[in-house]
Amino acid sequence: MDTRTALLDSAELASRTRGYDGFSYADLSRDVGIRKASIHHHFPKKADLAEAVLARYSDAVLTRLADIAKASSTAADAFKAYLTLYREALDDGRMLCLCVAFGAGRDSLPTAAQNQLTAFHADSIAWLTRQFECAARDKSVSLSGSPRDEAAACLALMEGAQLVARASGSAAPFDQATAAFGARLAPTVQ
Amino acid sequence: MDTRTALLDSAELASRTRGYDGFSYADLSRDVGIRKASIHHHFPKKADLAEAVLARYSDAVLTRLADIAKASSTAADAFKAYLTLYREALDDGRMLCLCVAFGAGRDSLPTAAQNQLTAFHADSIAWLTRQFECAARDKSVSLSGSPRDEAAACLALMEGAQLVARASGSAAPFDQATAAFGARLAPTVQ
DNA sequence: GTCTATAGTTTGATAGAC
DNA sequence: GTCTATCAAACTATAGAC
Repeated sequence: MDTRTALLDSAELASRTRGYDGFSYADLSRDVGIRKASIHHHFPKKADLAEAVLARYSDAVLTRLADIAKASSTAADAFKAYLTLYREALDDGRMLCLCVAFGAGRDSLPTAAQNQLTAFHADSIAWLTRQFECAARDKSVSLSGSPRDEAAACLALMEGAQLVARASGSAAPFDQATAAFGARLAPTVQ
Repeated sequence: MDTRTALLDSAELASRTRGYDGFSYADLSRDVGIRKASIHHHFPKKADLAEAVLARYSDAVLTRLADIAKASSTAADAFKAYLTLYREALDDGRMLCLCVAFGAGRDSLPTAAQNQLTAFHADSIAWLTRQFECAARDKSVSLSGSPRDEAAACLALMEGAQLVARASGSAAPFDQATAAFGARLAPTVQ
């Protein structure tokens, strides 16, 4: 694997368990197997690394969401895939998704990363809003508020469910927290 | 104000904006107005400080929850007070509650603090479960799942709503995310 | 209880050889 | 692109005077 990618992987994993301030170039060095100084060739400052990790994450997730929207015949199907995305990122309570991890220590992030994080959240909510608008049309999910409010609630539920699960060190609380939402997505029994 | 309390206040505020790894004894020193070395008289190790901050927070919140339960005539009233608690801790998108902030960087917390955090979440879910059980009896809120699942969902929603709000730097997304839950608490129009 | 002084380590970062 | 060597600054923590 190319070194730059290995460094991004290591930094992302570390961020998702210990936060941005919780890992150092020394950690990456041990993990990837090159010297600290060599890391600066790929990412001159730690702020560059934060930007790159977040950019890669944001692109990957947003691309995935676009694919999900395209592949889903109903809004309910899209939400099911969305739920799975967050459920799997949790890794049985060992990890958080990057947006939760970076969101918590927000004020210690470099400014560029703070803006990327804000943009990612806005894009996520926009995608969810479109799905809830679609749900209002295809009736695959019943709305209990405006598509915009539902979108904010859905994102909050996913991020919060990860935190609650992690506090217990297992995936069970994530499943409990999202059970009601999951039930809304099940095909209605006539 | 006594120095120990001032230190705890400073450490809690710093944790809620930058995380446990995001502040140092030098920050507290500037903030409180005593020298770094003097802080060690009150909290010999930073781990002691983490424990103390989390213990004070946990006691305060749990006491408040007990008071809320006692003062509320219906489950809906208790949930309204609970919602306000999280909404106010947000400080218009500038801060998170301590359990969210510490939950994110969990793996870099001292072991004792990790256990305190797990216990606090368990206590919170237990309290919420009791309220939803109460709601099933007094019919002030309609249940869409077991009290236990509802409790996990409610806690996740509060914590997630704080994260989503903070990413945008305003309280608005918190209100959007919790609007549907708030609507469930409103007295039913006959 | 607070101070000065300082130890020992780790941090992010740079210069220059290969 | 990776290395050795090194830096200045920041970190947690301790000793001992007042």
